[in-house]
Amino acid sequence: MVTQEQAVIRAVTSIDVARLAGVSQSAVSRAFSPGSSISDQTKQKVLAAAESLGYRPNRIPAIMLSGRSCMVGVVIGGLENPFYATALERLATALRENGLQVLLMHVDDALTLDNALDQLVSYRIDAIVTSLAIGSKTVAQALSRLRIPVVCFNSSLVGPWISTINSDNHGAGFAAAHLIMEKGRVRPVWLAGPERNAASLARGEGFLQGLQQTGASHIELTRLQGDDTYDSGYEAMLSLKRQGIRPDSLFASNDMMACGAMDALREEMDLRCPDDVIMLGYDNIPQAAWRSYDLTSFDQCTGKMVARALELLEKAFQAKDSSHSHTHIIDAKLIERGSTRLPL
Amino acid sequence: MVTQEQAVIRAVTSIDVARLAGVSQSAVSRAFSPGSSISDQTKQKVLAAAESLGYRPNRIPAIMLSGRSCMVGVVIGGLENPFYATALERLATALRENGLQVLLMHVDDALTLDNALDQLVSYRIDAIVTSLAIGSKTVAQALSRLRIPVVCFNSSLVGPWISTINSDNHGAGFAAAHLIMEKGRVRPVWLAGPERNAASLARGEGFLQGLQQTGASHIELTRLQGDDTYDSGYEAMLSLKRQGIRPDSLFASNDMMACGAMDALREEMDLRCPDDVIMLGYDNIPQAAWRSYDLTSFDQCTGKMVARALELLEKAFQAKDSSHSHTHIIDAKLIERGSTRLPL
DNA sequence: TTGTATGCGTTATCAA
DNA sequence: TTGATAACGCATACAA
Repeated sequence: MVTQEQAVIRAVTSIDVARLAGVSQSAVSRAFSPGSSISDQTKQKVLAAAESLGYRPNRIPAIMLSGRSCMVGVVIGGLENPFYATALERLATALRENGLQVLLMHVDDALTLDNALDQLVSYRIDAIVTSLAIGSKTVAQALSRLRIPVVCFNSSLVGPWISTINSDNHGAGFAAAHLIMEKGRVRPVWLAGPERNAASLARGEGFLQGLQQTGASHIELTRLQGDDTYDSGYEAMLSLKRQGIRPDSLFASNDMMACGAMDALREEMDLRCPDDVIMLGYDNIPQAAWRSYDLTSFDQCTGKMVARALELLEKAFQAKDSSHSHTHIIDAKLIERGSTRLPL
Repeated sequence: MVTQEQAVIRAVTSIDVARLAGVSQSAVSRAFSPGSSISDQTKQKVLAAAESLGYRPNRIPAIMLSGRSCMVGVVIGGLENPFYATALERLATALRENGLQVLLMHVDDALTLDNALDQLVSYRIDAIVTSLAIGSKTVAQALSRLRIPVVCFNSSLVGPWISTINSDNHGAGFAAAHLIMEKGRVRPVWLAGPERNAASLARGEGFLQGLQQTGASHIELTRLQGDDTYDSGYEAMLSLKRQGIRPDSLFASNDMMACGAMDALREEMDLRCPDDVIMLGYDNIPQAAWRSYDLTSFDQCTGKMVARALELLEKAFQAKDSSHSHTHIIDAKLIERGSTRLPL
């Protein structure tokens, strides 16, 4: 039988280390604070004692003293969308590189948001970063009330303390329309995301304006409503089939819906991409590059967006009053793949 | 111009609320602690004062007093794999339902792990949950040293304080072999994940044993090495092609590789699934259900795994000494789809 | 460079 | 039910 070590009653504190090392408690603190004035000899004594006791500095008291937790609340929904998952990965990495921890809050719907925010705030997070695309005034007010910096991605939220970093949704929609017109297509479909999603709205408006600007009068735009899921993209094409509409081009508000739509066109309507229908999506998720889809898509350049978010955070942390609001637009990059490449 | 409110110098504390409400600071604490003895009248006074000042309780001091932060460190890698993304979503939801916060730590490789762990521990997290599949002794020792409960998914880590919850990788591999044999296939391929991935190893062993037990002597097993990515699955099939091998069945250690392999078979080798090659994957990621793949897969039942993890955590929190180690196996559920459905 | 003393914002204990 | 007080573990100002 393995001898079980003594159960830990109390965590090892700096006082324990100080006692063992024969120094004061402040010396221990100094030994673990880079740049503080301490002799090498004392430092080594302390570190040795700490090592032997298994001491690990406790950041909690420092939070009380400094008023800064170095934790950022990340509020996210829809991790089943690979776009959000990879964006979270980038964000988490960037935050950590800047010495910030991620207190993650996954919310299914906006209803639970208030409660979630209260929980986050009780941990004295320094800021909130969120990708929730809910464009409601209630949410904006709830966020503003917290009086901590908030950085939103692809939202239309406005208010004190709230900054926004958006992909150039409108411009990308416009570009999609131009690309479709260039290829001579005349029966385009716009497959929208959730109704209250600000990004989807902007993409749709840009697309419409692009068609109007370029298109002759013979353009027949069909608008369909999805909810950003694969299934909704598939279902949208089925509704086209029922209506007897045969599209020749499609722009979807995100890649998941585009993949669903492409599969439905193949399986249910015997239409091929790009021969019969050219297609564009948004987000450039990994699956867009998979050979079965080979989908042209707009890349949001999450790397840039995340970098910008960190600049905003740093600025907010330095300012006394960071209630000032900013909005930034990041260009989306068109990634052309086979779904818009016409055969010679 | 909008009048800017006064910059917040100091957060509102319970003392501020107490002063405004004309009560003691303990009364404020009690007003926000459900179940404590306080008159309705006092409580209302306090809540009103708190509301008007925008006071929000601060959990940080409570962490110092109780020694429990109610934060769980979640260490994860590979969010670009939809399986991990959706698993994280489930885990985060379950933790929150149990009053636990998620302190997220994304690690790219095991090298940065030590550093990452130190950071987590300095926030006095109550436990660690990780899906890292690195089976190294060094990692296990680093985790054990922390002296806090650790719950691993699909790992082979052992040691004090470490509990493990594994999918029945071996059993599933065995079942995959039986399914392939039943369909009369004789040239199976095993497409492994990263070499040091414990789950992949177990799946491969189970598969091999299944083949040996069932198969006649005419079975020719081909083993290929991947790294759990789509591209590695694609590349693996190209290597088969170069060797002039035409498989009739394939079991991949995860769905991403299976998707890559299926695309390569179609695009590069003119082999169709399931007609020429029947295929099975693992994880049952959403994409496995997409029509282009329609991939038979083993579902890890992450819901059950997460529920089990929370049981372990609760148990650990109640026990004085939770250094005892457990291992749990959760059955994987075979989800049969078109990739193993032979035409009549 | 080192040690002493104070304070951070709560909760728990105790007395009233 | 209420209020005063101690305690949590560390960082910092100050004194030595």
